[in-house]
Amino acid sequence: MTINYLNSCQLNFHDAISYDVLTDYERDLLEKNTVQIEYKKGETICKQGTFASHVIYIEKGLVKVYIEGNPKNLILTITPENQYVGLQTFYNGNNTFLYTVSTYVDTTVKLVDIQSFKQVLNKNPKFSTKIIQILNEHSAQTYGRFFCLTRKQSHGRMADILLCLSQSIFKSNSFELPLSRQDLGELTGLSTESVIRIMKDFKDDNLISVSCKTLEIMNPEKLKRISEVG
Amino acid sequence: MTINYLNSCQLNFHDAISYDVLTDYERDLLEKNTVQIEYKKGETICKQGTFASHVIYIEKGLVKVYIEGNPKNLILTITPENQYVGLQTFYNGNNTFLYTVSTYVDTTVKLVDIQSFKQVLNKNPKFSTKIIQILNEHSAQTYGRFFCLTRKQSHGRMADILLCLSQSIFKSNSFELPLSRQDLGELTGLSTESVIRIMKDFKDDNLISVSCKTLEIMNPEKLKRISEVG
DNA sequence: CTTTTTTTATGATACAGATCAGTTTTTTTA
DNA sequence: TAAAAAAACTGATCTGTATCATAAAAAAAG
Repeated sequence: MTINYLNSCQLNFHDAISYDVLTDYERDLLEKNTVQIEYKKGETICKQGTFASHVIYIEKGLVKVYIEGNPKNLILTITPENQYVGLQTFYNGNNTFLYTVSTYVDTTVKLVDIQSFKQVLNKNPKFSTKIIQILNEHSAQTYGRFFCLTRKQSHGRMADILLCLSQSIFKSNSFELPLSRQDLGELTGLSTESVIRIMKDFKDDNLISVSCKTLEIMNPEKLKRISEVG
Repeated sequence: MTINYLNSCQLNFHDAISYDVLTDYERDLLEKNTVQIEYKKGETICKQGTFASHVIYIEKGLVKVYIEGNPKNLILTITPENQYVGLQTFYNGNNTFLYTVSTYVDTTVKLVDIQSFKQVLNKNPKFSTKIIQILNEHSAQTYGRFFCLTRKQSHGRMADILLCLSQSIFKSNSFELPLSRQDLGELTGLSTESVIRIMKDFKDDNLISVSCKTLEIMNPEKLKRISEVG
């Protein structure tokens, strides 16, 4: 048996964590230690290297999670609403954020105090099991992206990312793309110019169509094949 | 503040999971549902895509954890003794192994039945918190490697991996290297020939010395600098 | 110990994708 | 609504690394 096809959106993430596994006391504790914050487009929610005092839950909006590098960043994930960010910071040795998170659009987040969160984790195995599940889904996705960026070449990577955005993030063949070409470059590990050229190739082949900020996937099957062969 | 230096061995992994957070009953349950198996050098412990019926604990030896690709694999981690492999397979949607694990040297592993493991996780929050910690350390390491392989060029990647092997795996500046040049290629995302050429460059600059299978890191500081500048 | 296979090594060549330089279009700001 | 700034685009050129071909050395098999 051979398993070759790996992409960046292996799994459908579970929406929202169910607070229903919590006791009334635990739910209360978390809610009391949660604040809701509004961020404008382009703002930074948390900065790589700073101490993590809270877990971030994206209530509404869209963010990118990325490692800052010189001269180029690496986007780890694009995270839409109803998902957690920052669960990897528990117990990572020094309790600092491993990445920076910033917004693509106006975004509402809930910041949950990390001590309270840990307290519940330490008491409620159903809750921690749920968290393990989420962490593992993230791992699976990271492995898929890892493979994509190190083993596929440019057209395969772009096809992979476009399909991932369409299927996992925007859940439609046609969507407004708030990411710049540079962002797509940081997602795919390509230069901005290469992203532009490949998008043009895809347009010329009628695989996608672009007008203003709207991107439409015209031929997902062919894109998938391109993603598969690399 | 800028944080630029990321490498593949960010953290010192906790050795062995402490069964001391378990009750007698739980410890018994796990031990009754554990088998110990010996593998010879080069054997496959688990195969990507197969159903995961157990968690793997490396009792003694050295293994590689890799994603199989056509034509090239991607080694996710090299795992030494006293560490778990396969914790990411819980609840990954279909309970299959995301990667293949095979041995570099004769290796003894303990296979823990996954149902029993889950049962304990679901009951004992101290245990599941510990597992979360391990998973997060793995995440941090994966992010470091991800960054290394997508943002550094060949000499930086090789320097990074050699330091990682020296510091995290063999814990010595001089060690027997059971990995072939091809393995180093799959770890760094380089061709075998490139690995050979870069090793030669490092030898010529007296950064390392190689005789038979013994590798010695002569100048870790300079290697670190090469790893940092990419 | 000899033969075969695998691994390591080296040089020549090719090419994918980066970089650079510049223009056009879009968005933001005043 | 005009000016400035940012983003998108295009072509020319460069370069890091893969690929190919082949040889030497080491390991495995007979």
